[in-house]
Amino acid sequence: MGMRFEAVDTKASFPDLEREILAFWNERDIFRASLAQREGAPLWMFYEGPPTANGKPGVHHVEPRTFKDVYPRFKTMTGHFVPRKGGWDCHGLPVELEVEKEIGTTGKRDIEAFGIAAFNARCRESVRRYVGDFERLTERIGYWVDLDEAYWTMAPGYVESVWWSLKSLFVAGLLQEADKVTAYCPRCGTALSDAEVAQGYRTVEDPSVFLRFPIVSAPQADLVGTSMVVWTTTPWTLPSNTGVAVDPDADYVEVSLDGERLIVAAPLREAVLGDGGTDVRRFAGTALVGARYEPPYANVEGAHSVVAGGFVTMDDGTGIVHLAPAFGAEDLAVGRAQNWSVHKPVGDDGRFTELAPAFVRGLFVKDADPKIVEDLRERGVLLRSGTYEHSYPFCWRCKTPLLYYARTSWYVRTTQVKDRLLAVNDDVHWYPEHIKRGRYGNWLENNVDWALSRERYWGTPLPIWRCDRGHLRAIGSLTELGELAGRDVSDVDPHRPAIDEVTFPCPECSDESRRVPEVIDAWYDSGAMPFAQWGYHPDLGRGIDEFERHFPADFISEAIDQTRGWFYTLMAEGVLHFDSTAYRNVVCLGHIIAADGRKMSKSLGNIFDPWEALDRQGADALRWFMITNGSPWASRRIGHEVLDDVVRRFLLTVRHVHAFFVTYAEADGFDPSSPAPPVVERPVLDRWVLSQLAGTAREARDGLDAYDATGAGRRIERFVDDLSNWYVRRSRRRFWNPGGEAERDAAAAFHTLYECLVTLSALLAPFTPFIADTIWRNLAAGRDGHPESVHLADYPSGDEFAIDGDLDAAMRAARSIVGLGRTVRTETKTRVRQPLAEAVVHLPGSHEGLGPLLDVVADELNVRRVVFAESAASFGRWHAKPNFKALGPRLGARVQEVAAALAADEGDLAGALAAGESISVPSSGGEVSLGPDDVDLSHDVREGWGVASDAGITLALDLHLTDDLRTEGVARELIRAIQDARKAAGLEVADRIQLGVEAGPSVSDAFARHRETVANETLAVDVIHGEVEGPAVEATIDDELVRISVRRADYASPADA
RNA sequence: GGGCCUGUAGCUCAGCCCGGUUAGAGCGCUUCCCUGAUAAGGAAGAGGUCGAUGGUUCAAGUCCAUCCAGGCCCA
Repeated sequence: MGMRFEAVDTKASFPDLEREILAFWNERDIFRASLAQREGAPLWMFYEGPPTANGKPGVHHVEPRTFKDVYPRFKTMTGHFVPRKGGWDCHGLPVELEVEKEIGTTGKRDIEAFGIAAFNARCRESVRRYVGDFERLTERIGYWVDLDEAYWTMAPGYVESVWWSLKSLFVAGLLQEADKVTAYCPRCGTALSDAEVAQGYRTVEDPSVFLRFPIVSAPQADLVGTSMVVWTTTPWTLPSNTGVAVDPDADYVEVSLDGERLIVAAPLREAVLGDGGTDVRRFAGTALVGARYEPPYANVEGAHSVVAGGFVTMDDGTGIVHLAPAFGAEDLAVGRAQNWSVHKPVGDDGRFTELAPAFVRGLFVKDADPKIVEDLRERGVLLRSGTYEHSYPFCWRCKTPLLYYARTSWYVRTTQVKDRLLAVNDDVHWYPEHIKRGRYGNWLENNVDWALSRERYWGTPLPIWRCDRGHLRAIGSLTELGELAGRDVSDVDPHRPAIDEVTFPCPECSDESRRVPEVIDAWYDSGAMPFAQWGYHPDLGRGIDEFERHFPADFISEAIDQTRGWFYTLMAEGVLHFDSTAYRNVVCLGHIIAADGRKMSKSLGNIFDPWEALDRQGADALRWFMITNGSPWASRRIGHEVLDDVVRRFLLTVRHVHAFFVTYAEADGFDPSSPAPPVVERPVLDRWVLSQLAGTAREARDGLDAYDATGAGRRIERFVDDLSNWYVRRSRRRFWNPGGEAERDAAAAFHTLYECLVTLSALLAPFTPFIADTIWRNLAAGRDGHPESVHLADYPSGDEFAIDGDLDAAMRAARSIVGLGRTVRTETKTRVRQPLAEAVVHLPGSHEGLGPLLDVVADELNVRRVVFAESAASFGRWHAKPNFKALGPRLGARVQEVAAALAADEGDLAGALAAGESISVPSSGGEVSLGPDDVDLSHDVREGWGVASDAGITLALDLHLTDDLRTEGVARELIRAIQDARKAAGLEVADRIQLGVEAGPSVSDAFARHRETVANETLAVDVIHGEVEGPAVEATIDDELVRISVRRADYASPADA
């Protein structure tokens, strides 16, 4: 005998087993081995989207990391070389905020007091620490990615590569400085990119105020004395009001109300003023243009007039739009055109400055709103105030309301390459597909220039040096910088503040050039990973080969929020630098939300800690949940209950099959290298399960090839259920090999189940890599040339065994029949242990394929024989209903007439159909001929029989009990009771026993007549009437008290010798 | 205001692309059965206006239109 199988502990904790497998992977370096053995194979490139190491990883990191593992593992197993370089996003505001929390700073002034060098050192340290947390989680969930060779966006080589790219943008005129109104976070003290703004919209209530702007002069003199009604939700911008805009083509109306003359746009008259007052006259907006009004707060000389604006809408407000050029994009454009100077009474910290009215100075602008409203009320400027609910952007990290500020920032001119972005996106495969033209496509269509600079500290320094005269120079590397500076700076850390200290004489004018103060958007860093992860730098001759070989990626996967983030920056930089997409296939995932259906947040206290799940249910459970539960692109709720369910329903089922096999294989001494009976010669159940296995393998493979891991996983789940709850259940006793005649059958069963388990292990390997390897290592590793880990094996192709469609269909029918039989037994309260004489089956079409399965059906139903109904005689009255799918297309509306005719049938027509004959029924279009396939048949119950039917299949059970049947039923009850006694006595499955039975006449008679069966089933080598020395149990069978005693026999029966 | 996704049993979700008259699964609940894989398995039951309305069709959970609600995103 060869190697033994190790007993499966059905009580072992999955997390413990997973830790054992992890230790094995580590010790044998299986990940590297899996890569090494595919070296030279076709490359299938994966890019790791770097998580930002600004906090402990959460369960929302497990989701993408699961998918980022499944496909590369699968591709590796299908013969591809899949390098997996890890990566960490190190820079950016999130990291700074985390450090700010640690050291208790609340703004830029504090940070500068703390010292930029010390602050950035803290940032670096924080990143290192959290990367450690990520590494532990990554390993624990079995996400195979090369952590040793991971790229870090803060590494000098990475930064230099980014510099190279920025310099090339600058040289091409695609990186420019511009004055624009941008969303600005006053707390963080920096402008935000559109992508960042997009992440922070929240619905809020803001003040809604309607104001009087009295006209003091106008081209049409009779307008003097009227007041324009102006609306705003940002009272704090009113001290900066410099003008108003109207739509010159729209109608405006003068309303006389409570002695006032008010002007609003005609379409908004009712919304603003209700139906009070009277309309005095209407006129076009042009009439207002050029009028001057008395502003709520005086500021800029010569302004405060009405201009025409194409952006004025009649959607909300009054049609007369308040303009504050310091705080709005359109406002700024108008102000420039009008030559108004910008009045900005607000500092970078979001507080009013000396330029503001005295009563709000020093206040945060949003906090000043009530005071301003009150002031306007007192001065009679306020017409009406209330609140207005709308969505307003907040800083995505610190939740401070964003302010729109006119500021100078650096932009990447992505609008210049918008057409290329759209063209390139055309060739990208999105999963799910709707993202491509939907959310992502829309985003590209609405592309605006990328606000790149950040007035912060911890980031890639913007590599642009400027002299006092404003000459600009972009620097592509430390080498280049050193040449200009006239000293070696190759050891200088390319971060603030060290890099800021490197200056050089301006090549144009010799004035001192200093680096501009900004760092860049960290999203640019991660978008640069296709080249920067290799330190790509053509000027320095670095990383060129690595980059070119590995660009673009075949596969990336992240959650849906990355449409505006990494998916975009990756593609934008791909197009900007290489005129190419950076990826070919994207799997886009939904979000994981809390069990209560809400977003996880600390304040709600509904955070789901992945480690808790990893310690309770384990990584396989978590992974299987991520892959098979719900739609990956929809948001999904996670909680311990659903994970427990995964364990119970799926993982434990897999384990039980494994354990069952090992138990019996060990008992029998099964050796998988023993010659396997040819599949065609195996019993029908074996051929069926192998056909299922082949179909599952094929569908799993096709699913994974099509990036449908969910469909693939669910198919495997169905197979596991078939394997466990049909194949093993039906085959159970075949594994108890008594030798002799049964030898060959047992061999077929063992080989079949072995093949199923080994193949299943490989099928599961990408999904649940732990339990897959547990099974593989026990059953396959080291045998028959199999590698030591399933992750070094090939993915099953489905060609190993034949798919037999006819057999599959026949088994489906057989299982329906069994289900019907159970229904009948339940309904007629006939216990399954009671044998019955006959089951009669009727089903549409040919029943040829079912023939070989009748034994299975008979056994499962515990009937002596199963026969096909030759005629309706076996049943009661028949009913026929049209098979609409068949008849509908043929008959159209007349199908309803046929339905009526069949409903009126007394049983003759249906009976004829049940007998396989054709009939004809009248209809408005003439006689319609119907064959058995054109109808679904059902029937009435017949006296003494139990009948059930479903989907055209009908089953009748003969419930008449003969003495013979009854006795056998009693014997079965006795067997059952003895098995209970064995269990109660704590005996092993294979233990032989001495058996004592004391019973009344009925049971004794049954025992006598079925003595051999009872002894065989219960492994009794010695049977006596009376009692043996050992544990005894009592049972009631057939209304008689039975006393059963068992005792382990210390010798085997002669048959085993 | 616009885009996309989602809406099916108490809960979690299939089914919808490709229409067929009895809408499924798991969990939970009730009753029962079975049991040497047993932290399983099976049957029955309660529980569904398949978000709403209208349309197409002999036939709509499924196709079309409009609307409603939730989510994400954009403005």
